[in-house]
Amino acid sequence: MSADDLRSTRLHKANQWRELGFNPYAYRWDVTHHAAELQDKYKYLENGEAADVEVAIAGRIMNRRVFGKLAFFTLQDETGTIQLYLDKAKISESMAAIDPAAFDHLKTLTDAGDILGVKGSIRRTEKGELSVYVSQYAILTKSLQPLPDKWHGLTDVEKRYRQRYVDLIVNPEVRDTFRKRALITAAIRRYLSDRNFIEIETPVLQTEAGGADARPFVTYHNTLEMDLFLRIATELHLKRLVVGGFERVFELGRIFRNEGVSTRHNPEFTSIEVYQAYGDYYDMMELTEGIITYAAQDVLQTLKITYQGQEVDLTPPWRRVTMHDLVKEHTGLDFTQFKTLEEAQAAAKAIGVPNVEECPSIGKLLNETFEEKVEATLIQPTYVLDYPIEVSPLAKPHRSKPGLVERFELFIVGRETANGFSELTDPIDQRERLEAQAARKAAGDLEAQGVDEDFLLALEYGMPPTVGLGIGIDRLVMLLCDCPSIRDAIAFPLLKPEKAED
RNA sequence: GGGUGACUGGCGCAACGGUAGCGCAUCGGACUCUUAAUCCGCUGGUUCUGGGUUCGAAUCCCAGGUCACCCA
Repeated sequence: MSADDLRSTRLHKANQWRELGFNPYAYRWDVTHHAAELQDKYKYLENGEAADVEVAIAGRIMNRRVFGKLAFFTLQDETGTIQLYLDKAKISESMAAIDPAAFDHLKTLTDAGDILGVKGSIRRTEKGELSVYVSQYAILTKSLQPLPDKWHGLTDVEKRYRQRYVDLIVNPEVRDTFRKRALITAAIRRYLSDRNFIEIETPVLQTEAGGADARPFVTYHNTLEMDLFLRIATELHLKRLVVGGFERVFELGRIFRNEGVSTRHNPEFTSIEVYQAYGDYYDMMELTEGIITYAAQDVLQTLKITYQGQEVDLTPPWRRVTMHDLVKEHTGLDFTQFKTLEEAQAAAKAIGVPNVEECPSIGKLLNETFEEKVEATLIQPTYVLDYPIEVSPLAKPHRSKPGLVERFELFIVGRETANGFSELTDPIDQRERLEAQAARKAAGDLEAQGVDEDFLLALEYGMPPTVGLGIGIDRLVMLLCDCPSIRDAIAFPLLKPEKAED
């Protein structure tokens, strides 16, 4: 049967329900229990034993095993599955006044995929399957589309992303990932809230995208007749709030960056940025460990996790090591010893660092060498400290190491998972750094941003010593849920339309 | 942006230049303890799109599309 035939067959069944006086798109059903709850509550029942209770559940028919006067359906709700024991004699008796042919209609007018409400008692079958012994049922929603193969399911990756709802119906582990994702963000908010941080929402639509090196999306406001940019970070507005007197603020929300798509990048993603006045980056490393271990413990009940076959132990304290020391450890090069850029370039080139000529400073080159030679080796949680000032335009100069800033990045399974620094509070220094960025933008760097004058004005009013943190929520979810691709951690990842528009 | 690979009934897969098949689902029939129920029978295809080579193309060639993986 073709797809159209399958659909029209089901549509015809929906109309037959109507003719019988039952709305195949019902309004409500009183649900007293869920599948997992029943499975747990009645696990003591022996084979063939019954519990004289009345339960009402609802869910999607996943599988039908129909005999002449007996049928077994597998019903799935949000929590799991439970079998329905459908006995013609019992249903006919209980539903005589509603529909004398109720059992036959169940056999002929329902399909896998339909949503059913049932009432009945509980019994474990002779063969050991806990079941709802159904006395009454109602069709709640007639499905017009066939479910994928009950055994092989839906495996086509493209179809799984394009039709996530089908993926969710037939692949329970996908539901589990998004449930965990929700628990992770809830745990993070709870942890911060318990420490007197408040969440304040800042604008997505901005006249000047700032706070990161990234190409923004451009959109247009009709009545204001102006271009607007989708935010590439929440940083500059959250700092304005700190200037305004909020000492502990954060925002967990969507960020948009107009860049490529990969297993680790989606053009829209979720970040959390946290700002704490009167603290420095040491305080924030403590908080970061707290946030992540709290979320992991809360959601997974353990700090020892496995990511794509690699054992990772999140038990604090996490290793803290400077970028200089790590590069020295992995390459033998001590970047503090280089007197000139040329000397450093030659050394880096000798160990195979690419694009050495394009690095305009020793700091950039150090960062490049780190990314090339060290990053991927940092499997266990590691704080990398003290970044070159050239790659950190919003961070405070290091209190004792010239040319560096007080910044940390957290690496787990070789990936940047968090980024924090003592915030630059000197408005004059900040202006110089932003103007350097603006010069890069003027020179054609699409990822560089202009000067946000209002932000600088805010800094001139005075921002207390502050430390900030950013965590990529999608990547954290990937780590904790063992997702190989960021698309597995995002319910609806960006995909091009299947057919080109023209 | 570059490379590699995939794309065939609703779903999962075969056919490797010679009549497009199989399993599940669907549809018809039998069946009161099934667990991918079983048994019997029947449907269902513009092989991603467009060109080309050939007597003949799902298969070979070219261009395009989408997706995946790797690299930048």
